[in-house]
This record gives sequence, structure tokens and C-alpha cells, in this order.
Amino acid sequence: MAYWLMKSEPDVYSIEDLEHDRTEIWDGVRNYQARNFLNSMALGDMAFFYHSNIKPPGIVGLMKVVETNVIDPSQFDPASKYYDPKSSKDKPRWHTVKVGYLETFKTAISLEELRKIFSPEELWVVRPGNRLSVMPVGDAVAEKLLYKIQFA
DNA sequence: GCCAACGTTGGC
DNA sequence: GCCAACGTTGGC
Repeated sequence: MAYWLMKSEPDVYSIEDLEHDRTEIWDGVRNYQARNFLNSMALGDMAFFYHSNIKPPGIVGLMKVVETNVIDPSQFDPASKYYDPKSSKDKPRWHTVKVGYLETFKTAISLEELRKIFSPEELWVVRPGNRLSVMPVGDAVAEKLLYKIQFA
């Protein structure tokens, strides 16, 4: 089982929204590196939910992958901001996963805190200028995070 | 609101 | 295939 970190702007979709919806297709990723990570996810993988573009940004909860190889429906929807006219139904460009809500942490772990605990090599989200919205999290890093949350 | 980082696009 | 222009992300 692998761990991931997935970013979302809470104005667009927050952990509270996911708690309400229980499961949701993680749509709108339009970056190939991020998509490749989505493609390599397996059932039961865990993902940290990261709130971006908010004060303070940080990890706010945990979710799990409940369905893999989901074709992102927004790529075919001309009304969607994620519409991709270059994608076709026979050859969809954008696959994603469906995630399920697990928990919202009592205390979020802010980016500032993450920078104190982890090096940029350990955790990509603390890399300066990092813009990737889906990234792997190493087992050791994930365990540290989960341990920290337990005693927060 | 600013701006650095950086991915994508398109002209050549 | 190069690279300048452009657009987006996301922290501050």
C-alpha cells in the first residue's frame, strides 16, 4: 500500500466537501506528471488531503483510493473549466481515481510545520516553487505524519 | 495583489 | 527541435 498527497483549493473542493460526499472523483488534474501518479495508484492506497491557496496551507485529512482508472468526465464537458477539446472518448487523455473520505485531522499540519519536519527531498510539497498537485509520499514520511497526528 | 516557478503552446 | 511568450499554480 502506497501513500500520496493530493492538493485541492478548499474554495473549489475541501475536505469538508469530501466528508459530506463520502466519495468523489478527483477530477480536473491537467498535468501529465500528476496524471501519471494518479494512474499508478492502487485500491486501498492512502492519500493525505492538502489544502492549497489558503492561509495557512497544509495537510488537513486522510482519504483512500476506492476506485482506480476512472476516466475524468470533466474533459468531455465543454461547460467545465477542465474541458479538454483535444481529448476524445475513444482515447481519453485524463484518467484519475475515486477517493473516499477517511478522517479530518483535529489539528492540520501547516506547510510551515512540514518544512520544519521534512526536507524537500523527503516531501515534495515543501520544495520551493512546487506546483505538482499529486505526489507520492514515502512510507517513512507517511508514518511520521500519522504518528504526529495521533498525538496532536 | 504580487511574483517566482515552471509547464505548455506555437512560430520558425 | 528550439525557445520565447504565455498561462497557471500557489505561497507570501
